[in-house]
Amino acid sequence: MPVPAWILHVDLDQFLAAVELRRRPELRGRPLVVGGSGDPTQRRQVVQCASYEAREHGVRAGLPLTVAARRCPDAVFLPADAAAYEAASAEVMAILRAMPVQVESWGWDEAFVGARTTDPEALARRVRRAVADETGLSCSIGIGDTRQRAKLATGFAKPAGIFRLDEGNWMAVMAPRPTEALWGIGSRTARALAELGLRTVADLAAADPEWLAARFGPTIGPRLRDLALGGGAADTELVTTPREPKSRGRQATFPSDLTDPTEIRTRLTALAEEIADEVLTAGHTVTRVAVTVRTATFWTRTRSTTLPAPTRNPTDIIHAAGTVLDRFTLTRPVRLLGVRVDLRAHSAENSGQSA
DNA sequence: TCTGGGGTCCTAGGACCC
DNA sequence: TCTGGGGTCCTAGGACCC
Repeated sequence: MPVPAWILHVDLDQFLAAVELRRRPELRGRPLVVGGSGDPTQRRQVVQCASYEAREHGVRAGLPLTVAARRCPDAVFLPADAAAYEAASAEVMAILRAMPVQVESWGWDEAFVGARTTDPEALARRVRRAVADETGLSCSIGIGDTRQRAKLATGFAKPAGIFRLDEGNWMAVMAPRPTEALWGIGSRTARALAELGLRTVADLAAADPEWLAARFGPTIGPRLRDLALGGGAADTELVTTPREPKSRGRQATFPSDLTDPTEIRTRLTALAEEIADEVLTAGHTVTRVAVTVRTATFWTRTRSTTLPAPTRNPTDIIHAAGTVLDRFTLTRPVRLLGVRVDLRAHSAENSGQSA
């Protein structure tokens, strides 16, 4: 009998706050809020991560910093330090990759780990111990026979625990829960499903895939049901090679709205210059340029253009961004501007890699 | 108490060509 | 004069996630 394949979802607990506490141990036990510039008097900045102590005061990710300061006046506010989190993330990923497992990194603070073992809990304990011993960081681990199950298991493992969701207990645990509990179903889709009478995971799992396809499209419809069943057959494959970026962007919400057309253009050009510099330095070729505008009323639109030819010339990118901006009729104050570029795929590199 | 930034994937409609 | 299909590219927008 073959050794069964398992997927572990490794999720670092309060990652940003934990990294800050690691280098500032004197702050341990105090409510800690990480986000934006770290200045809670600044408008239009939000919490990126709150420690457990801060969460007890109702502070959570996405909350405006000004509100967080009101709810938790004793909190320590720190600016987000992307370079530090990236480095800490790389430490953790290196520890995982040194183990006899497959690793698919999923952002800074998450990874899927694949392995054949008869005792996935023992493997999870080893992973937790290795990460804690070598980095001082705590993680929660979900175990599953699909990515969907492993990912959702983590929710039951938190904080700092281990939980398993597999074919045996998936329905018992998930059936009565709302469809929004699934990874990949947000509030909009949950509402659309509810309007069709599908409220729980059990409802969705029992739905006819063709009926779903007719309402949600040929790809998304059947996939929704797969999610409710705990993930389809393709949901067991891990991607261990680094993903090629498909696009990169820069956006900025201004502390106060822009009304002067010259300043709007200047700011847009600056964003285009930054992103052009970043992607060209990284060796990418740009095929398409998109501009996003959000006005004071939160009206948000993106317009884009395919370049006449793929380019590595920053002037082409900056000029294209300006041309796309010209297609907007800007009559209201501008709250946010963004520039995003699509990158040409490096097709030759992937040949012969299928397994 | 107004609501960040960085991404991916999918759908739909129109243009255009055969 | 009125009518087919199929296929591809481009653009806009929706939805979701970390």
